[in-house]
This record gives sequence, C-alpha cells and structure tokens, in this order.
Amino acid sequence: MKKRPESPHCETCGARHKSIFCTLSPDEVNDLDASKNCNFYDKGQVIFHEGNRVNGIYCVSKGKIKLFQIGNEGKEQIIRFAKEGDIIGYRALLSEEPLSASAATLEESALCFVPKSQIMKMIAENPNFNFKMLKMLSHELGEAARIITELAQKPVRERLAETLLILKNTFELDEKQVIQVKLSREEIANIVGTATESVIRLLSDFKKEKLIEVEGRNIKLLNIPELTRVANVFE
Amino acid sequence: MKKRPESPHCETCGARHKSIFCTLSPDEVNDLDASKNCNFYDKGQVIFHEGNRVNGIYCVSKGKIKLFQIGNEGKEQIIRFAKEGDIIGYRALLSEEPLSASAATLEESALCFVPKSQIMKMIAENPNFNFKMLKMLSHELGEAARIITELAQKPVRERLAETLLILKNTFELDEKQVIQVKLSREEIANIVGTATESVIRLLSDFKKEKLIEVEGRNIKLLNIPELTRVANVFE
DNA sequence: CGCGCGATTGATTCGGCTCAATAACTGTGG
DNA sequence: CCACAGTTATTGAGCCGAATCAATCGCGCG
Repeated sequence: MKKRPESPHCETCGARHKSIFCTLSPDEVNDLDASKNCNFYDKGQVIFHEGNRVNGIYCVSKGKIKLFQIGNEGKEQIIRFAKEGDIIGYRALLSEEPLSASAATLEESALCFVPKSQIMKMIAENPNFNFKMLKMLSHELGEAARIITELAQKPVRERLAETLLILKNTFELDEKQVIQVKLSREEIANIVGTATESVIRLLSDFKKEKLIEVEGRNIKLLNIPELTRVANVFE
Repeated sequence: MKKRPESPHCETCGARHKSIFCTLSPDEVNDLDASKNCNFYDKGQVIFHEGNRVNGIYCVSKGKIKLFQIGNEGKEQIIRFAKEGDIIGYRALLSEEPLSASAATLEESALCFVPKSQIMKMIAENPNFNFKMLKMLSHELGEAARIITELAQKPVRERLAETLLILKNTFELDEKQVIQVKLSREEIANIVGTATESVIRLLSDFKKEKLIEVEGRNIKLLNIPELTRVANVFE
C-alpha cells in the first residue's frame, strides 16, 4: 500500500494562498476545511469523466492536471491545465450541466473535493468570493475565445510556438529555462490540435533554429523573443 | 434624419422576458430602466471594438449581433451571436479586462446600455440574478470548449454542417425551414474557420445532396437528420 | 535481455487554401 | 427605369501544409 501524505489543512495549505480561496476569513477557512475531502492520485489517474455530473469542485492542493475532451474519432483535445491552487469542475457545477471535460493527473497529485453546498454558501455570503468566481469565469471565456480564433486561423507552426509559451506561463521555467511540466509528444499535439508527427517535426525544426533544446520530455526555451515572433502573437 | 422608434421601456420590453433580467422584481425593473440608455443601429454598424474598455453591458432589445475577433492576418473570426434578449459585453465587464471581441449588427438593431454600477448592484443584491450570471458564463465556457475541440479535430465539411445546425438553433427556422439570419458566404466562413470559397463549394455539395436549398443568403434546411449525421455530432 | 510503448523519420496522399477569372447582385445617381 | 461601379458569389487550376501510413529506433522497465 502506497504511503499517503497527511491530508492538508486549508489553513496551512500553500495552494490556498494562490487560489480563489485566498481572501476568505479565518472562519470561512475553517468552514471550508471542515467540508472538504482530500484525495491522492498517481500520475495518469482520471479524476472525473466528461459527461458525468458533479456535486462539488476539486481544488488542486498539489500536482498538475490536464482537462480534455474526447472528439468523435476518440482523439483527445486538451482544453486547459490546472495546477496548485487552481480549481476544476466549477464550470459544470455552476451551469448545472454534465461535465464538459475529463480531468486526469499529469503527475502525482492531491486534490480536495469541496461540496456544492459549501461553494454555494460562499458565493451567497461572501461577495468577494462571488466576484472572484465571476471574474475567473469571464477571464477563462476570453482565453477560450482567443484559442478559437487561433485554431481557426493560425498554421500549426505558430500554434506550437504559442503553446510552448503558454506552457511556460502556466508552469514556469526552472533555472535552466526548462518548462516545468512533462508532456508526451502526443499530449502536446492534443493541445495544438495537430498530429503527433507534426509536433515532432516542428520541435525538431525549432531545435535546428536554436529556439529550444529538447531532452526527452524536457523542453528548454533558448530564445523566447524569437519564439514569440514565430508564434505571431502581439497581445 | 432617420426616424427612430421610441426607446423601449424595460417593463414592456419583449426582449426582457427571454433575458437574464426576466426574474427581476418590479422595483428592480424600474431601477434598470432608469439607468439604461437605448441606441439604434443600422445594419453593419459596430457597437464596440475589441481592445477597448467597457463600463457596462449592452442588452439586445431588437436585432441580431455578431461578436468577432480579428486575427493577425486581419481575418475575422466570429465567436458567437446575440439576438433579442441576449446581453453582450459582460465578459469584459466582469473580468475587468479589455473587450476580447468586437460586436457589429447583422441587421437594424436596438441595444440598451446598462452601466456597470447597475449590473454590480443587481449581482450584489439579487442572488437569483447573480446565479443566472454565473450560470450563463459557465454555460458559454462549455460551448467554447466544445468549439475548440471541433475546430481542432473536425474537417471543414463537418464543421459547416454543424454551423448550419447551430444557426438554426440560434435564429430558428421560418415556416419554410429557412434559417432566420442573413450572412454572407464570407461570414459563414468566418464562423467555420475556413476560406469563403470552401464554404461556397460545400454549400453547393449540400445542395446537390438535397440537404439544403439556397437562395441568395437564405438557406433552407431540407434534411436535418442527415445534416446532423454529416456534422458528426452525437451530443 | 527482450518486450512494448513512445519517439523519430521518410514517403505519399489529400483536404483545403490561394490565386485568378467570371458572373451575379446591390445600391446609386442620372 | 436603366447604366455603372463596387461588392459578393461562383468556378477552375494549381499548390502546399499537414495528415496518414509505414518502418525503424530507442528507451524504460519488468
């Protein structure tokens, strides 16, 4: 049996301070803590399945998560990522629709489940929290719109360059400029919306052009300004 | 000078009953009405520009609106539509970011501007309204995710078929099965994310296959089940 | 040490874009 | 009411980006 770390307490949870819960009062934090339920996941485990119902949200205490849909040919499309402090499942909860995406861990992770009642209570009683929620949703909506335009209009090379930059912003670089997330070539293809082989060929092009360096699943960014130019992003 | 119809009163505005404002109390409706400002637009007029700031939302009292982004090559990408009872501009308002899209009328329209203060007041004081807002945003987010997957994975033919079905659901059919919105071939291409010529060729294919009939900008749907099959949508 | 999946590379095909040339249509002014 | 100009729609030819298919390579791991 795998040894499981202690379930974190919201009060001391490092993730909380970067999360939507960062401005709760001490009382509210205790409330949240009492209602939550923490679970640990191995790499690659599914947290929830597209199409199912949810009765709460998941807060990422530790780890990295991909959210994806399965297209008609069974191909995965990665919609977004979540990391420490992010919440997932809130879209389906608030719209009262089935989950529009599945979630799976990209590495060993810990997630706390917070029941709907608790979320609704905070929305109703804490205008600050409510406003943060509205803000998060509308921010996401803007991101989604941007992605739609780029998928519709940009060639794969530009989208891949941009994806690398987005991964950098989401997961940051270490001191060696390596993006702090490990994805298979196929997963990268499933973000960009292309074939695995195309990702491989283009990454190898970028390598030749000295924009990146690749070692297994580690990608080191050598020339971010030029990568930005290749990505053709201005905003 | 163009003759302008009377500014509608929220209380009697037909659009209100299908809108997010449908459950306001009489007092709130009066409040809303006092704060709003109605404007009339010709076909093709721009209501707001991507990148600008907003200080309120627009409620469509009459007419049809397209929301779109301009990609790097200057190509328009239509993100969504709004019709009677829909509101636009709320994403930027709530996220406190610049507008992520521009809005333009597809026909003569009337829109009421509701200032931020009024919206915020209703969010703060009317939990029902607040919840509707959260629900709308998260619903939209789900739609956006679905569009992302389809853009990334489906061929143009399927996307066009699906677009026709979406237009049908959004704008309805008249008694002759004609979609009740007039779009140029280029605009259709800018929804689907393809070239104008491709839309023309595929519409002509659909015509040959007896799926649709076309007369100028009127599109009549002859065989919705088969069109659904072509669109390859199951959900 | 060998199995098996993920990564890579090459060859080929094809969907869909671009470019170019008409044709049809819309609104305008005489 | 017609002629003209400027769009918008249509059609054809050719090209190209990217997908698919096939084979090989190279780990990571039991």
